[in-house]
Amino acid sequence: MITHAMEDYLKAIYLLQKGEDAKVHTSVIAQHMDVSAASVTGMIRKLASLELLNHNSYHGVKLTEGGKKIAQEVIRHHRLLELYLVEIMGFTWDKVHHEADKLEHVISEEFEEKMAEALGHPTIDPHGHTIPTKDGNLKEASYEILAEIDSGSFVTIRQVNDDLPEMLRYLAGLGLVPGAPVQVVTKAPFNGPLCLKIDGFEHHIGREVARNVFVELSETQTD
Amino acid sequence: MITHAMEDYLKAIYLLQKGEDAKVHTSVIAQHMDVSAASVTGMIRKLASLELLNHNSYHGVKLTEGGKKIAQEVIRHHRLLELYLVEIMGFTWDKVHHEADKLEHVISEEFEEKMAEALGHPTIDPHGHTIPTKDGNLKEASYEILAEIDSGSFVTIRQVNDDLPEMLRYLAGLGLVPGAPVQVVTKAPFNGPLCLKIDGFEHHIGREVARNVFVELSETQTD
DNA sequence: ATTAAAATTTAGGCATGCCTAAATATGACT
DNA sequence: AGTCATATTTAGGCATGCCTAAATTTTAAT
Repeated sequence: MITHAMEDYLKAIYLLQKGEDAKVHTSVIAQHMDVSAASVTGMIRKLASLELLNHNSYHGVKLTEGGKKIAQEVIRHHRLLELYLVEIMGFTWDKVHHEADKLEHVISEEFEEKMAEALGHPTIDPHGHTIPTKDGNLKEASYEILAEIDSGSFVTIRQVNDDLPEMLRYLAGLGLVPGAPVQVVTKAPFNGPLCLKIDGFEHHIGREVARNVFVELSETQTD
Repeated sequence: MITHAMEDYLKAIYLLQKGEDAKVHTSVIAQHMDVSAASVTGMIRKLASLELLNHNSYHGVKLTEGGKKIAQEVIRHHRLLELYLVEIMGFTWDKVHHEADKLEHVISEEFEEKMAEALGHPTIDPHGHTIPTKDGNLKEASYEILAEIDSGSFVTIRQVNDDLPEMLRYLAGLGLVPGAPVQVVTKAPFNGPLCLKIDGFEHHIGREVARNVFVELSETQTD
Protein backbone atom coordinates (compact mmCIF):
# COMPACT_ATOMS: atom_id res chain seq x y z
CA MET A 1 0.00 0.00 0.00
CA ILE A 2 1.39 3.38 -1.01
CA THR A 3 0.78 6.03 1.64
CA HIS A 4 0.61 9.79 1.10
CA ALA A 5 3.96 10.18 2.82
CA MET A 6 5.52 7.68 0.44
CA GLU A 7 4.12 9.57 -2.54
CA ASP A 8 5.61 12.78 -1.18
CA TYR A 9 9.03 11.19 -0.84
CA LEU A 10 8.90 9.64 -4.30
CA LYS A 11 7.86 12.95 -5.80
CA ALA A 12 10.64 14.81 -4.01
CA ILE A 13 13.28 12.27 -5.00
CA TYR A 14 12.10 12.33 -8.60
CA LEU A 15 12.33 16.10 -8.80
CA LEU A 16 15.73 16.13 -7.10
CA GLN A 17 17.11 13.35 -9.30
CA LYS A 18 18.24 15.58 -12.14
CA GLY A 19 20.41 13.51 -14.49
CA GLU A 20 19.65 9.93 -15.45
CA ASP A 21 22.32 8.44 -13.23
CA ALA A 22 22.07 10.94 -10.40
CA LYS A 23 21.85 9.50 -6.92
CA VAL A 24 19.96 11.62 -4.40
CA HIS A 25 21.42 11.96 -0.94
CA THR A 26 19.54 11.62 2.32
CA SER A 27 20.43 15.11 3.48
CA VAL A 28 19.13 16.68 0.27
CA ILE A 29 15.80 14.90 0.65
CA ALA A 30 15.62 15.84 4.32
CA GLN A 31 16.22 19.50 3.55
CA HIS A 32 13.75 19.55 0.68
CA MET A 33 11.01 17.90 2.74
CA ASP A 34 11.82 19.69 5.99
CA VAL A 35 12.21 16.52 8.04
CA SER A 36 15.19 15.03 9.85
CA ALA A 37 17.74 12.89 8.06
CA ALA A 38 16.83 10.01 10.34
CA SER A 39 13.23 10.15 9.15
CA VAL A 40 14.42 10.01 5.56
CA THR A 41 16.52 6.93 6.28
CA GLY A 42 13.46 5.24 7.76
CA MET A 43 11.31 6.00 4.76
CA ILE A 44 14.05 4.98 2.36
CA ARG A 45 14.18 1.53 3.96
CA LYS A 46 10.44 1.19 3.46
CA LEU A 47 10.53 2.34 -0.17
CA ALA A 48 13.53 0.11 -0.89
CA SER A 49 11.69 -2.90 0.53
CA LEU A 50 8.87 -2.15 -1.90
CA GLU A 51 11.43 -1.90 -4.70
CA LEU A 52 10.46 1.65 -5.49
CA LEU A 53 14.06 2.75 -5.18
CA ASN A 54 17.55 1.34 -4.75
CA HIS A 55 19.53 2.38 -1.75
CA ASN A 56 23.30 2.37 -1.70
CA SER A 57 24.02 3.03 1.96
CA TYR A 58 25.79 6.33 2.59
CA HIS A 59 25.70 7.01 -1.14
CA GLY A 60 22.16 8.02 -1.91
CA VAL A 61 19.15 6.52 -3.62
CA LYS A 62 17.86 6.10 -7.14
CA LEU A 63 14.27 5.45 -8.11
CA THR A 64 13.38 2.22 -9.87
CA GLU A 65 11.03 2.29 -12.85
CA GLY A 66 8.18 1.52 -10.45
CA GLY A 67 9.12 4.39 -8.18
CA LYS A 68 9.44 6.75 -11.11
CA LYS A 69 6.02 5.80 -12.38
CA ILE A 70 4.35 6.65 -9.08
CA ALA A 71 6.28 9.91 -8.82
CA GLN A 72 5.20 10.92 -12.31
CA GLU A 73 1.58 10.14 -11.55
CA VAL A 74 1.67 12.32 -8.47
CA ILE A 75 3.38 15.13 -10.37
CA ARG A 76 0.78 14.84 -13.14
CA HIS A 77 -1.96 15.12 -10.55
CA HIS A 78 -0.30 18.12 -8.96
CA ARG A 79 0.23 20.08 -12.15
CA LEU A 80 -3.14 19.28 -13.67
CA LEU A 81 -4.72 20.37 -10.40
CA GLU A 82 -2.81 23.64 -10.39
CA LEU A 83 -3.97 24.42 -13.89
CA TYR A 84 -7.54 23.33 -13.21
CA LEU A 85 -7.72 25.48 -10.09
CA VAL A 86 -6.52 28.52 -12.01
CA GLU A 87 -8.28 28.06 -15.34
CA ILE A 88 -11.58 26.49 -14.36
CA MET A 89 -12.11 27.46 -10.75
CA GLY A 90 -10.63 30.94 -10.80
CA PHE A 91 -7.93 30.62 -8.15
CA THR A 92 -5.02 33.02 -8.30
CA TRP A 93 -1.75 31.30 -9.16
CA ASP A 94 -0.16 31.89 -5.78
CA LYS A 95 -2.65 29.71 -3.90
CA VAL A 96 -2.79 26.63 -6.08
CA HIS A 97 0.44 24.94 -5.05
CA HIS A 98 -0.70 24.49 -1.49
CA GLU A 99 -4.14 23.25 -2.52
CA ALA A 100 -2.71 20.86 -5.11
CA ASP A 101 -0.25 19.44 -2.58
CA LYS A 102 -3.18 18.19 -0.55
CA LEU A 103 -5.44 17.10 -3.40
CA GLU A 104 -2.80 15.29 -5.45
CA HIS A 105 -2.86 12.26 -3.13
CA VAL A 106 -6.58 11.98 -2.96
CA ILE A 107 -8.12 12.33 -6.40
CA SER A 108 -9.05 9.29 -8.48
CA GLU A 109 -7.79 8.52 -11.96
CA GLU A 110 -11.21 9.50 -13.23
CA PHE A 111 -10.91 12.90 -11.57
CA GLU A 112 -7.57 13.31 -13.29
CA GLU A 113 -9.11 12.43 -16.67
CA LYS A 114 -12.03 14.82 -16.22
CA MET A 115 -9.60 17.64 -15.46
CA ALA A 116 -7.43 16.80 -18.45
CA GLU A 117 -10.48 16.80 -20.73
CA ALA A 118 -11.85 20.05 -19.32
CA LEU A 119 -8.46 21.65 -19.94
CA GLY A 120 -7.98 20.18 -23.41
CA HIS A 121 -5.10 17.87 -22.42
CA PRO A 122 -2.66 20.63 -21.55
CA THR A 123 1.12 20.23 -21.37
CA ILE A 124 2.15 23.19 -19.21
CA ASP A 125 0.98 24.23 -15.76
CA PRO A 126 0.40 27.83 -14.58
CA HIS A 127 4.00 28.20 -13.43
CA GLY A 128 5.45 26.88 -16.65
CA HIS A 129 6.21 23.31 -15.58
CA THR A 130 5.63 20.43 -17.96
CA ILE A 131 2.67 18.21 -17.12
CA PRO A 132 3.69 14.54 -17.46
CA THR A 133 1.53 12.62 -19.92
CA LYS A 134 -0.71 9.82 -18.71
CA ASP A 135 1.84 7.22 -19.83
CA GLY A 136 4.50 8.89 -17.76
CA ASN A 137 6.45 11.03 -20.17
CA LEU A 138 8.01 14.05 -18.58
CA LYS A 139 10.41 16.04 -20.69
CA GLU A 140 11.23 18.87 -18.34
CA ALA A 141 12.78 21.54 -20.51
CA SER A 142 15.85 23.09 -18.93
CA TYR A 143 15.81 26.86 -18.91
CA GLU A 144 18.28 29.45 -17.69
CA ILE A 145 18.11 31.20 -14.37
CA LEU A 146 17.11 34.83 -14.85
CA ALA A 147 19.64 35.94 -12.23
CA GLU A 148 22.45 34.61 -14.42
CA ILE A 149 21.46 36.14 -17.73
CA ASP A 150 23.87 38.73 -19.17
CA SER A 151 22.62 42.29 -19.27
CA GLY A 152 21.38 43.36 -22.66
CA SER A 153 19.82 39.95 -23.36
CA PHE A 154 16.29 39.48 -24.53
CA VAL A 155 14.53 36.55 -22.91
CA THR A 156 11.11 34.98 -22.55
CA ILE A 157 9.89 33.96 -19.12
CA ARG A 158 9.32 30.20 -19.08
CA GLN A 159 9.00 29.05 -15.47
CA VAL A 160 8.67 30.36 -11.95
CA ASN A 161 9.06 28.63 -8.64
CA ASP A 162 5.56 27.67 -7.49
CA ASP A 163 5.87 27.30 -3.74
CA LEU A 164 6.36 30.88 -2.59
CA PRO A 165 2.91 32.55 -2.66
CA GLU A 166 4.19 36.01 -1.76
CA MET A 167 6.77 35.93 -4.51
CA LEU A 168 4.18 34.73 -7.01
CA ARG A 169 1.92 37.67 -6.18
CA TYR A 170 4.87 40.02 -6.62
CA LEU A 171 5.82 38.46 -9.94
CA ALA A 172 2.28 38.59 -11.26
CA GLY A 173 2.14 42.26 -10.32
CA LEU A 174 5.26 42.92 -12.40
CA GLY A 175 4.02 40.90 -15.35
CA LEU A 176 6.75 38.30 -14.89
CA VAL A 177 4.63 35.34 -15.97
CA PRO A 178 5.40 32.48 -18.36
CA GLY A 179 5.39 33.72 -21.95
CA ALA A 180 6.27 37.31 -21.11
CA PRO A 181 9.11 38.82 -23.20
CA VAL A 182 11.64 40.67 -21.09
CA GLN A 183 14.89 42.54 -21.62
CA VAL A 184 17.62 42.43 -18.99
CA VAL A 185 18.68 46.07 -19.14
CA THR A 186 21.34 46.16 -16.43
CA LYS A 187 22.59 44.12 -13.50
CA ALA A 188 23.93 46.03 -10.53
CA PRO A 189 27.22 44.67 -9.12
CA PHE A 190 27.73 42.92 -5.77
CA ASN A 191 24.63 40.77 -6.22
CA GLY A 192 22.63 43.90 -6.83
CA PRO A 193 19.25 44.21 -8.48
CA LEU A 194 18.44 43.51 -12.11
CA CYS A 195 16.82 46.18 -14.17
CA LEU A 196 14.26 44.58 -16.44
CA LYS A 197 12.18 46.02 -19.22
CA ILE A 198 8.79 44.37 -19.08
CA ASP A 199 5.97 45.47 -21.36
CA GLY A 200 7.80 48.74 -22.02
CA PHE A 201 8.38 49.65 -18.36
CA GLU A 202 11.55 49.27 -16.34
CA HIS A 203 11.44 47.39 -13.03
CA HIS A 204 14.19 46.57 -10.55
CA ILE A 205 14.13 43.17 -8.90
CA GLY A 206 16.55 41.57 -6.44
CA ARG A 207 18.75 38.58 -7.18
CA GLU A 208 16.78 36.46 -4.72
CA VAL A 209 13.70 36.82 -6.89
CA ALA A 210 15.68 36.46 -10.10
CA ARG A 211 16.98 33.10 -8.94
CA ASN A 212 13.40 31.79 -8.87
CA VAL A 213 12.56 32.78 -12.43
CA PHE A 214 13.63 30.69 -15.42
CA VAL A 215 13.87 32.00 -18.94
CA GLU A 216 14.72 31.14 -22.51
CA LEU A 217 16.98 33.38 -24.59
CA SER A 218 15.11 35.04 -27.44
CA GLU A 219 16.43 36.02 -30.82
CA THR A 220 17.58 39.58 -30.31
CA GLN A 221 14.77 41.91 -31.24
CA THR A 222 14.17 45.60 -31.50
CA ASP A 223 12.51 47.40 -28.67
CA MET B 1 -5.56 19.82 15.71
CA ILE B 2 -8.52 18.10 14.05
CA THR B 3 -7.49 15.00 12.12
CA HIS B 4 -9.36 13.41 9.22
CA ALA B 5 -10.39 10.53 11.46
CA MET B 6 -11.87 12.98 13.96
CA GLU B 7 -13.83 14.68 11.21
CA ASP B 8 -15.18 11.32 10.09
CA TYR B 9 -16.34 10.51 13.61
CA LEU B 10 -17.94 13.92 14.11
CA LYS B 11 -19.74 13.64 10.78
CA ALA B 12 -21.01 10.15 11.58
CA ILE B 13 -22.20 11.16 15.05
CA TYR B 14 -23.91 14.24 13.66
CA LEU B 15 -25.81 12.22 11.07
CA LEU B 16 -26.74 9.54 13.61
CA GLN B 17 -27.86 12.08 16.19
CA LYS B 18 -31.44 12.42 14.98
CA GLY B 19 -33.44 14.33 17.59
CA GLU B 20 -32.09 17.33 19.48
CA ASP B 21 -31.57 15.43 22.71
CA ALA B 22 -30.56 12.12 21.16
CA LYS B 23 -27.48 10.47 22.57
CA VAL B 24 -25.56 8.29 20.16
CA HIS B 25 -24.26 4.97 21.45
CA THR B 26 -20.79 3.59 20.90
CA SER B 27 -22.02 0.48 19.15
CA VAL B 28 -24.06 2.49 16.66
CA ILE B 29 -21.04 4.58 15.75
CA ALA B 30 -18.87 1.47 15.50
CA GLN B 31 -21.32 -0.22 13.17
CA HIS B 32 -21.77 2.87 11.01
CA MET B 33 -18.03 3.41 10.65
CA ASP B 34 -17.09 -0.25 10.41
CA VAL B 35 -14.59 -0.17 13.27
CA SER B 36 -14.56 -1.93 16.64
CA ALA B 37 -16.40 -0.53 19.64
CA ALA B 38 -13.07 -0.23 21.44
CA SER B 39 -11.75 2.05 18.71
CA VAL B 40 -14.82 4.24 19.09
CA THR B 41 -14.29 4.53 22.83
CA GLY B 42 -10.72 5.65 22.21
CA MET B 43 -11.75 8.33 19.75
CA ILE B 44 -14.59 9.47 21.99
CA ARG B 45 -12.10 10.15 24.78
CA LYS B 46 -10.04 12.27 22.44
CA LEU B 47 -13.02 14.21 21.11
CA ALA B 48 -14.38 14.72 24.63
CA SER B 49 -11.03 16.10 25.79
CA LEU B 50 -11.29 18.64 22.96
CA GLU B 51 -14.84 19.46 24.09
CA LEU B 52 -16.27 18.49 20.74
CA LEU B 53 -18.73 16.16 22.44
CA ASN B 54 -19.94 15.16 25.87
CA HIS B 55 -19.57 11.59 26.93
CA ASN B 56 -21.80 9.98 29.48
CA SER B 57 -20.07 6.66 30.05
CA TYR B 58 -22.15 3.68 28.98
CA HIS B 59 -24.90 6.07 27.88
CA GLY B 60 -23.67 7.52 24.61
CA VAL B 61 -22.35 10.84 23.39
CA LYS B 62 -23.77 14.17 22.29
CA LEU B 63 -21.97 16.73 20.16
CA THR B 64 -21.23 20.14 21.63
CA GLU B 65 -21.84 23.25 19.55
CA GLY B 66 -18.19 23.13 18.54
CA GLY B 67 -18.45 19.52 17.47
CA LYS B 68 -21.62 20.21 15.52
CA LYS B 69 -19.99 23.10 13.70
CA ILE B 70 -17.14 20.94 12.46
CA ALA B 71 -19.52 18.16 11.44
CA GLN B 72 -21.65 20.58 9.46
CA GLU B 73 -18.62 21.98 7.69
CA VAL B 74 -17.51 18.51 6.66
CA ILE B 75 -21.03 17.64 5.47
CA ARG B 76 -21.20 20.89 3.51
CA HIS B 77 -17.91 20.04 1.86
CA HIS B 78 -19.12 16.54 1.06
CA ARG B 79 -22.41 17.55 -0.48
CA LEU B 80 -21.06 20.51 -2.42
CA LEU B 81 -18.37 18.22 -3.78
CA GLU B 82 -20.90 15.61 -4.84
CA LEU B 83 -22.89 18.20 -6.73
CA TYR B 84 -19.79 19.81 -8.24
CA LEU B 85 -18.51 16.46 -9.44
CA VAL B 86 -21.82 15.67 -11.12
CA GLU B 87 -22.79 19.07 -12.48
CA ILE B 88 -19.47 20.61 -13.43
CA MET B 89 -17.12 17.70 -13.93
CA GLY B 90 -19.54 15.20 -15.45
CA PHE B 91 -19.23 12.33 -12.99
CA THR B 92 -22.12 9.89 -12.77
CA TRP B 93 -23.94 10.09 -9.46
CA ASP B 94 -22.88 6.64 -8.28
CA LYS B 95 -19.18 7.53 -8.12
CA VAL B 96 -19.26 10.85 -6.33
CA HIS B 97 -19.83 9.67 -2.77
CA HIS B 98 -16.53 7.83 -2.67
CA GLU B 99 -14.62 10.69 -4.25
CA ALA B 100 -16.22 13.28 -1.96
CA ASP B 101 -15.40 11.19 1.11
CA LYS B 102 -11.73 11.64 0.36
CA LEU B 103 -11.83 15.24 -0.83
CA GLU B 104 -14.04 16.61 1.95
CA HIS B 105 -11.16 16.61 4.45
CA VAL B 106 -8.67 18.23 2.19
CA ILE B 107 -10.21 21.17 0.36
CA SER B 108 -9.78 24.73 1.60
CA GLU B 109 -12.55 27.14 2.47
CA GLU B 110 -11.75 28.98 -0.74
CA PHE B 111 -12.25 25.77 -2.74
CA GLU B 112 -15.61 25.37 -1.03
CA GLU B 113 -16.57 28.94 -1.96
CA LYS B 114 -15.50 28.55 -5.59
CA MET B 115 -17.66 25.45 -5.87
CA ALA B 116 -20.64 27.15 -4.27
CA GLU B 117 -20.32 30.07 -6.66
CA ALA B 118 -19.93 27.85 -9.73
CA LEU B 119 -23.06 25.99 -8.68
CA GLY B 120 -25.09 29.11 -7.83
CA HIS B 121 -25.19 28.44 -4.09
CA PRO B 122 -27.23 25.24 -4.28
CA THR B 123 -29.21 23.75 -1.41
CA ILE B 124 -29.63 20.14 -2.52
CA ASP B 125 -27.03 17.57 -3.53
CA PRO B 126 -27.43 14.99 -6.33
CA HIS B 127 -28.98 12.43 -4.00
CA GLY B 128 -31.49 14.87 -2.55
CA HIS B 129 -29.71 15.73 0.69
CA THR B 130 -29.74 19.27 2.02
CA ILE B 131 -26.44 21.14 1.75
CA PRO B 132 -25.75 22.97 5.03
CA THR B 133 -25.28 26.70 4.59
CA LYS B 134 -21.93 28.32 5.28
CA ASP B 135 -23.11 29.49 8.70
CA GLY B 136 -24.05 25.95 9.61
CA ASN B 137 -27.76 25.67 9.03
CA LEU B 138 -28.91 22.21 8.12
CA LYS B 139 -32.61 21.65 7.98
CA GLU B 140 -32.71 18.05 6.88
CA ALA B 141 -36.25 17.48 5.65
CA SER B 142 -37.73 14.20 6.84
CA TYR B 143 -39.26 12.13 4.10
CA GLU B 144 -41.04 8.79 4.07
CA ILE B 145 -39.41 5.51 3.21
CA LEU B 146 -40.67 4.28 -0.14
CA ALA B 147 -40.89 0.70 1.17
CA GLU B 148 -43.50 1.83 3.68
CA ILE B 149 -45.79 3.79 1.38
CA ASP B 150 -49.30 2.40 0.93
CA SER B 151 -50.10 1.03 -2.47
CA GLY B 152 -52.11 3.40 -4.60
CA SER B 153 -50.22 6.44 -3.31
CA PHE B 154 -48.68 9.06 -5.53
CA VAL B 155 -45.27 10.23 -4.37
CA THR B 156 -42.32 12.28 -5.50
CA ILE B 157 -38.81 10.87 -5.06
CA ARG B 158 -36.86 13.17 -2.74
CA GLN B 159 -33.75 11.33 -1.57
CA VAL B 160 -31.73 8.21 -2.20
CA ASN B 161 -28.99 6.62 -0.17
CA ASP B 162 -25.70 7.79 -1.66
CA ASP B 163 -23.20 5.15 -0.61
CA LEU B 164 -24.24 2.15 -2.70
CA PRO B 165 -22.89 2.73 -6.22
CA GLU B 166 -24.52 -0.35 -7.72
CA MET B 167 -27.90 0.58 -6.35
CA LEU B 168 -27.50 4.13 -7.63
CA ARG B 169 -26.83 2.89 -11.13
CA TYR B 170 -29.90 0.67 -10.90
CA LEU B 171 -32.08 3.51 -9.64
CA ALA B 172 -30.87 5.89 -12.33
CA GLY B 173 -31.72 3.27 -14.93
CA LEU B 174 -35.27 3.09 -13.61
CA GLY B 175 -35.68 6.84 -13.44
CA LEU B 176 -35.90 6.79 -9.66
CA VAL B 177 -34.10 10.08 -9.13
CA PRO B 178 -34.98 13.05 -6.91
CA GLY B 179 -37.91 14.94 -8.36
CA ALA B 180 -39.40 12.00 -10.22
CA PRO B 181 -43.17 11.48 -9.71
CA VAL B 182 -44.04 7.88 -9.00
CA GLN B 183 -47.16 5.85 -8.25
CA VAL B 184 -46.97 2.88 -5.91
CA VAL B 185 -49.24 0.53 -7.85
CA THR B 186 -49.05 -2.60 -5.70
CA LYS B 187 -46.96 -4.09 -2.94
CA ALA B 188 -46.58 -7.87 -2.93
CA PRO B 189 -47.00 -9.53 0.48
CA PHE B 190 -44.30 -11.20 2.58
CA ASN B 191 -41.83 -8.38 1.96
CA GLY B 192 -42.39 -8.82 -1.74
CA PRO B 193 -41.60 -6.37 -4.47
CA LEU B 194 -43.27 -3.04 -5.08
CA CYS B 195 -44.82 -2.32 -8.43
CA LEU B 196 -44.13 1.27 -9.34
CA LYS B 197 -45.37 3.36 -12.22
CA ILE B 198 -42.51 5.60 -13.32
CA ASP B 199 -42.82 7.82 -16.35
CA GLY B 200 -45.73 5.73 -17.59
CA PHE B 201 -43.99 2.36 -17.28
CA GLU B 202 -44.39 -0.24 -14.55
CA HIS B 203 -41.31 -1.54 -12.76
CA HIS B 204 -40.95 -4.04 -9.93
CA ILE B 205 -38.36 -3.32 -7.27
CA GLY B 206 -37.48 -5.24 -4.11
CA ARG B 207 -38.04 -4.01 -0.56
CA GLU B 208 -34.29 -3.78 -0.01
CA VAL B 209 -34.06 -1.12 -2.69
CA ALA B 210 -37.28 0.55 -1.58
CA ARG B 211 -35.85 1.03 1.90
CA ASN B 212 -33.10 3.19 0.44
CA VAL B 213 -35.41 5.58 -1.37
CA PHE B 214 -37.18 8.44 0.38
CA VAL B 215 -40.27 10.16 -0.92
CA GLU B 216 -42.84 12.86 -0.28
CA LEU B 217 -46.54 12.16 -0.69
CA SER B 218 -48.04 14.08 -3.60
CA GLU B 219 -51.51 15.45 -3.92
CA THR B 220 -53.38 12.63 -5.63
CA GLN B 221 -53.23 13.18 -9.34
CA THR B 222 -54.58 11.58 -12.45
CA ASP B 223 -52.42 9.21 -14.38
C1' DA C 1 48.04 7.22 6.89
C1' DT C 2 45.69 9.56 10.51
C1' DT C 3 42.35 12.40 12.03
C1' DA C 4 38.62 15.59 12.17
C1' DA C 5 34.36 17.07 10.16
C1' DA C 6 30.29 15.87 7.92
C1' DA C 7 26.85 12.70 6.50
C1' DT C 8 24.27 8.73 7.52
C1' DT C 9 22.31 5.13 10.13
C1' DT C 10 20.75 2.94 14.43
C1' DA C 11 18.32 3.07 18.73
C1' DG C 12 14.72 4.45 21.41
C1' DG C 13 10.47 7.46 22.01
C1' DC C 14 5.99 9.64 20.97
C1' DA C 15 1.18 10.42 18.87
C1' DT C 16 -2.40 8.62 15.90
C1' DG C 17 -5.69 5.21 14.99
C1' DC C 18 -6.70 0.85 14.49
C1' DC C 19 -7.11 -4.15 16.52
C1' DT C 20 -8.35 -8.36 19.95
C1' DA C 21 -9.15 -10.13 24.42
C1' DA C 22 -10.41 -9.41 29.07
C1' DA C 23 -12.75 -6.88 32.60
C1' DT C 24 -16.65 -4.31 34.02
C1' DA C 25 -21.09 -1.86 33.96
C1' DT C 26 -25.93 -1.74 32.61
C1' DG C 27 -30.57 -3.10 32.13
C1' DA C 28 -34.14 -6.44 31.67
C1' DC C 29 -36.26 -10.48 33.53
C1' DT C 30 -37.54 -13.53 37.08
C1' DA D 1 -32.69 -8.40 44.63
C1' DG D 2 -30.15 -11.72 41.78
C1' DT D 3 -28.79 -13.33 37.33
C1' DC D 4 -27.61 -13.07 32.67
C1' DA D 5 -27.02 -11.16 28.18
C1' DT D 6 -25.42 -7.15 26.09
C1' DA D 7 -22.91 -2.93 25.79
C1' DT D 8 -18.92 -0.56 26.97
C1' DT D 9 -14.48 0.26 28.60
C1' DT D 10 -9.73 -1.03 29.76
C1' DA D 11 -5.42 -3.22 28.67
C1' DG D 12 -2.03 -4.39 25.64
C1' DG D 13 -0.36 -4.65 20.73
C1' DC D 14 0.73 -3.17 15.96
C1' DA D 15 1.92 -0.04 11.86
C1' DT D 16 2.88 4.60 10.29
C1' DG D 17 5.69 8.53 10.40
C1' DC D 18 7.81 11.72 12.81
C1' DC D 19 11.51 13.12 16.47
C1' DT D 20 16.33 13.44 19.21
C1' DA D 21 20.61 11.52 20.62
C1' DA D 22 24.23 8.34 19.96
C1' DA D 23 26.94 5.41 17.06
C1' DT D 24 29.00 4.63 12.76
C1' DT D 25 30.75 5.43 8.07
C1' DT D 26 32.61 8.31 4.64
C1' DT D 27 35.24 12.08 2.90
C1' DA D 28 38.57 15.50 2.92
C1' DA D 29 42.62 17.62 4.91
C1' DT D 30 46.96 17.35 6.97
